[in-house]
Amino acid sequence: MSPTREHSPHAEPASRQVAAVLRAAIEAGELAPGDRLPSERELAATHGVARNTAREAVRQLSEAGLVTAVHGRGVFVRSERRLMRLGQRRYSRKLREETGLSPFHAEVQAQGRTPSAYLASIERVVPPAAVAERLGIRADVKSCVRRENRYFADDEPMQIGTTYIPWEIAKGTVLATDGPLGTGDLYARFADTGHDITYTREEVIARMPSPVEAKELQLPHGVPVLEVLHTGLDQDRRPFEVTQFVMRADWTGLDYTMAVDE
Amino acid sequence: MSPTREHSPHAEPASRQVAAVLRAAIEAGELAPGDRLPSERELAATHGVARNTAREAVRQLSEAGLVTAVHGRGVFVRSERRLMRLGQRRYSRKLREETGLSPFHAEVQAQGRTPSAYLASIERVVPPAAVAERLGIRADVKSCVRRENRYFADDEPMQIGTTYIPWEIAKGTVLATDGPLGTGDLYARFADTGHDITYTREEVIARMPSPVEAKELQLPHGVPVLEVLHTGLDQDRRPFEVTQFVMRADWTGLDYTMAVDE
DNA sequence: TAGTGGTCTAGACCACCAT
DNA sequence: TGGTGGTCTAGACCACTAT
Repeated sequence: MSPTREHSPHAEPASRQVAAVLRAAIEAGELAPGDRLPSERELAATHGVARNTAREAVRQLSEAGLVTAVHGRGVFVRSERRLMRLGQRRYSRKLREETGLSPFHAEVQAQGRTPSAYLASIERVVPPAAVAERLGIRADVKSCVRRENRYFADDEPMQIGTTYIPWEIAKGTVLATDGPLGTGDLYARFADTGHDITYTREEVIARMPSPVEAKELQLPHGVPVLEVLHTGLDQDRRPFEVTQFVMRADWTGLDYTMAVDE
Repeated sequence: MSPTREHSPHAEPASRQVAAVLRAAIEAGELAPGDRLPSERELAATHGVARNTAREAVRQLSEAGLVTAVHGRGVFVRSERRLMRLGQRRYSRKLREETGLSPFHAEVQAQGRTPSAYLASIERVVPPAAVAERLGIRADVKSCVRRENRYFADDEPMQIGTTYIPWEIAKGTVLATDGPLGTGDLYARFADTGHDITYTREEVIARMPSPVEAKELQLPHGVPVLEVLHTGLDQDRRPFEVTQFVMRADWTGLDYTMAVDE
């Protein structure tokens, strides 16, 4: 027997017991992705608890990423994640030249979804310390251009990408303007300036989103973000751009294959 | 003026307002890492709300990873993350030979902390489908050995690593036993069997932990995990082991530098 | 023992959605 | 209009920690 619902010392809290029942139903497939859970009031009645207790159970599932509540409609089992797998191939020159697509567009199309992206802002700015350090530029003057991009798949926001380019590289080129980039993508334009992306350093962390990020990425509760600080290095191992990606982690994975250092 | 606490349509919920005040104090440094927040009952009194409402505010901060509640003691501003940065260097043969340390130990020592690890279980098992696929072995028989390891820094759990090794490689070697591994680490022993780790594929996702993982890693609320599915490839690009790492994301980062595919 | 967070109750009103 | 989740109240008791 599992711990009973009766009063007894050290019993599992009622909210956890209700959550466990729902979790089991979801994992057994009795509640399939997209299905609606019983309403909080129903759960309260059937399990003999107060509505707040049933609500707490739902909250636990929501935090764990299993369900999503929709105001006025109900609580639904979350759909399977459809993972976009982003790897170092996304910087491939061959891929760029063959498809004429940016790496993000190529990746999303390969998943059978419709990609879109737009430049949200472009500005000459003082770089954050971490960026200045990686680019080897000054952190006390407007030494770089910041390009902020939003990326979507089927009109659902997937990533925010903030690229920092040293002013010395960007000045006088399309990189410093909000004009169209032409055939290929940003990396084709970097190649024009003599910086051919040859190596890439990716520093990855995971964390919960800030309120602003949760809003911009339309994140349900319980979805973390992957933050990738990407540094592009050219044929001479010189860094020429840093991009901070913030990606919703339920739809995004990273896939790297690399040689082990000697 | 920000939305008032008075009754008015579309006002910010009281719990959010309280949370915002606390968040601001934390971000301004008035509440430093390690500091205790006012108790829920105090917050309720000073903000003129019910205790449950103050509690909801604290919960929002906890979910966002800013604070940690300790039963019976109080709610504390979370410490700065002390990031361990794990990269492909951790598989370096040179590092292995020079230090005689496993990659995890070397990484933790470099952070000035005391590493430890133990083998929690070892068993001959039917591999999960994803593992069998990557190893090119059968998923319907006990075709591999599973070694489950726990990793600690200063006695705090950091990672769970589950390694799957094809039986054909492990049989008759120390890899299939719970005996000591000898000088170096697992990868030194793989080298003995003719598999020298030369490439590594790492598939990375982030998600909230399962209840079991939250318990084993002693995770506070609001901390996601990084899940890395690592495949070791030898000098002939043959896969010889797959390890699933589950790492607490507030103390772990990944750092990869690699050549861009052609 | 006093104070803390953890859980729970039995209500209430509001905002949102479908019909 | 009725049902849903979102928020809130004013209590209550329990479990844990420090003194």
